Amino acid sequence: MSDGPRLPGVEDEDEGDRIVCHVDADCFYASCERLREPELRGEPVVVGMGYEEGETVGAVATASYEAREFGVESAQAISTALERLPRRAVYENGAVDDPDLEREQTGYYRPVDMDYYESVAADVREILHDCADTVREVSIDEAYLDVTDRTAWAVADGFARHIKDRIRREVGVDVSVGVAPSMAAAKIASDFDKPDGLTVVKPGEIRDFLAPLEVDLLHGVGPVTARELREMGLETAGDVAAANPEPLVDRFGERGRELYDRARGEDDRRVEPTGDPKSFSRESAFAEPVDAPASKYEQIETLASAVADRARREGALYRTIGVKAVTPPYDVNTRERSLPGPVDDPDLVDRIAHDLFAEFEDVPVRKLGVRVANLEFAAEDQASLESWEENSGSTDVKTDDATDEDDSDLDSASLCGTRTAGQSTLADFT
DNA sequence: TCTGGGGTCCTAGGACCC
DNA sequence: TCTGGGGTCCTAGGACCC
Repeated sequence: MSDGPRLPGVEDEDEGDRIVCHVDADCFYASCERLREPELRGEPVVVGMGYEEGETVGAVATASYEAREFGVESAQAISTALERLPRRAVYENGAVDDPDLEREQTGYYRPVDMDYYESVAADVREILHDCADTVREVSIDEAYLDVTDRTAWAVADGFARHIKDRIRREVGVDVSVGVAPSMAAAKIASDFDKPDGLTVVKPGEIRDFLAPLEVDLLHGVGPVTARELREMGLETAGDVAAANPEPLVDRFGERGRELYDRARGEDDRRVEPTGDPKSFSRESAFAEPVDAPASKYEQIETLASAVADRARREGALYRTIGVKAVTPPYDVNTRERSLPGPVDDPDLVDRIAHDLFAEFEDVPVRKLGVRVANLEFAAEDQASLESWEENSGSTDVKTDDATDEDDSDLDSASLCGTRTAGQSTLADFT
């Protein structure tokens, strides 16, 4: 919350209003597709995940605003989307059943291509880092910027305009920007007049800005919480702000307190740079529930090896391995096991995933997942530790934190050699 | 909403330790 | 042997976000 003790005389340095920008790309995947296929501009575009050219499986990852007009929504089944918005290609081949179908009632469907979107996002990121001292990337298409030292409230809208213009000019995608004294308010502001939006909420304007908004527009309020809030008679952020916080805290715990604060425009979180990831996972759904153990184990193996690969590529050690099994109708089951020390060991991921999955061997499963967590990014420490050890002969590392203390020998083993960390200490573990 | 994939954070109970 | 209180870690599930 607070930034700890401050030196006398510099209180003002950290106090007062921050100027926070939230930058959010508009239907980012669709914009990327238009970037490399300009004839898609102005046309309905649907990007599907788990979708392949000509197929009807998968779900909508992003729908352009033109496609949304036809009732195509994010997370919708592609089959549903196709009913509302048939493929343009089908129309042009003359392969339509409906003789009344107009060209304007059809759209373009493309499969997700993350590598390409990543490359576009990297270009956007570069501009963002150029425009702010601190950038927190929250997803491929969204970031918070602390621009307190780069602009002032009187000219904040011009500054935000400059960011938008640069991204459009240099990358070619549209973003919406919200500027406010807090992360929470900036986030809502960027959403306020999408697409291509620009909303500035100055200090002192937050309460009035938030008051009329429906509760589910608050970040962290989903369908479940929104329904419960309505049951408590709280429809808008203003209702929450004016409510007695006690029942909120009783009902929602810490989240209730946070909700109350946010609705009142109180949010003293600082924009912090994006940290290391906490977990990696891979999952995949079957077209229909599967009984055969062999097919399920085959899938587990594939996912386990993909996750282990990913961790290795990212230079991460993991201490926890888990599986997920979704059984009909839609019950999510998770099992996980923690190891005595961090490892990089694909065989172990496979073995433990196999083990944990055993109890679902004989039940139908519609979706499977494998996950590693409790990550440690030790690569740099290892290198420096090895060279440092050669010189000093000590195994004490100043980067060790408190949680490492009770298995220091395990820890130094893993720090000294990534590939062998698991074997010696975990050989008899499974 | 008949349901895709990759994440984060919180809660609650139990084990275990001092 | 009974009783206490505090702390941390682990696991499973849930809500939420993009």
